[in-house]
Amino acid sequence: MNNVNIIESFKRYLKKRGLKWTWQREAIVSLFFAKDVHVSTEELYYEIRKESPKVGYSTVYRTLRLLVEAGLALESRFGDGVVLFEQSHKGKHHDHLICLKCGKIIEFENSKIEEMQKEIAAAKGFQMESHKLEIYGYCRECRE
Amino acid sequence: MNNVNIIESFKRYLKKRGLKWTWQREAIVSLFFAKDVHVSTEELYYEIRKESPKVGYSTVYRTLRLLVEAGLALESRFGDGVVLFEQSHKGKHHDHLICLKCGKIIEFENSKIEEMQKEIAAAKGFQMESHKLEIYGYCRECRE
DNA sequence: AACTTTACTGAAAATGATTTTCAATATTAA
DNA sequence: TTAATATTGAAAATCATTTTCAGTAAAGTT
Repeated sequence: MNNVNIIESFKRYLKKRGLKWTWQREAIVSLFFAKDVHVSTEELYYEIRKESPKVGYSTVYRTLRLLVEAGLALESRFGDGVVLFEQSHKGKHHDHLICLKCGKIIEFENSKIEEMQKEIAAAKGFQMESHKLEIYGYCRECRE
Repeated sequence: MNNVNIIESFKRYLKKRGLKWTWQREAIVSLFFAKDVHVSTEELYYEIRKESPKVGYSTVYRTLRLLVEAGLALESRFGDGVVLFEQSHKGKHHDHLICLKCGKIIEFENSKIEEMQKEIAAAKGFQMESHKLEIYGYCRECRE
């Protein structure tokens, strides 16, 4: 799904809920999907202000919330409490590898680990619904 | 390590750093180690006030922070941003199974998963230092 | 195109969790 | 007992996020 389609999909979501399409939402959503990294609300806000200085902080918060509700973005809370948003690549769950020095975040998916988690849950009488795995370490560049 | 020893160990830590032992710290630390569950600062504060109504909120925060610095407590941030403290059982890392309905938290450890995490990290050029795994689901009681 | 309804916006205020400040007090070592 | 200094509680400050509100803008309807 390319960015244009994602934006169309968001427009459809808004219409379905009786919500409106505004230039502020357009600016925020376009920028969010143009960047393919994890961003904080603050970062996104400052970047948008460079092009559109009249967009308010609350509008950025509100729009990111809408994107999450629409299923187009994911909100991740990292170990130290930092909240970052990322594009949701439909369906595929993934986990994160995080560099303790440079902060780089790499995504990965591993079905074997997921299987094992299900087993662990079952062994404790749990029915697993979801999970969250973060691996912290040092990336190649930062180790050298 | 029983509670008395943990408290002695905390006293030694304070002395080493030139810090002081007060009845407030005694009350907070004793209660914290008497309970063998994950607690929030707020919960601990209200429980302490039952016995010692003069202890302030900031003192509870400060003391929990000291316990973490001393390596006697762990601060865990759960998916929804809730921060809970737990006793650190020296050395053994463990992960959490969390019930989405009743909030029950069960600890587990699994060395095979840890191994796989190391492999995943290595495959991406990372040297793993630590990790955090949370499995969300429904416990036996809540499923019935 | 004008009208109507209702959602949206930004700024400021409010919130909730946590931290800091500060003057008074308590602990510790000498 | 004294002197030095860490600790305390209450209130204020901070930080991220949410809500309020009055004015504005979007979208459907005439």
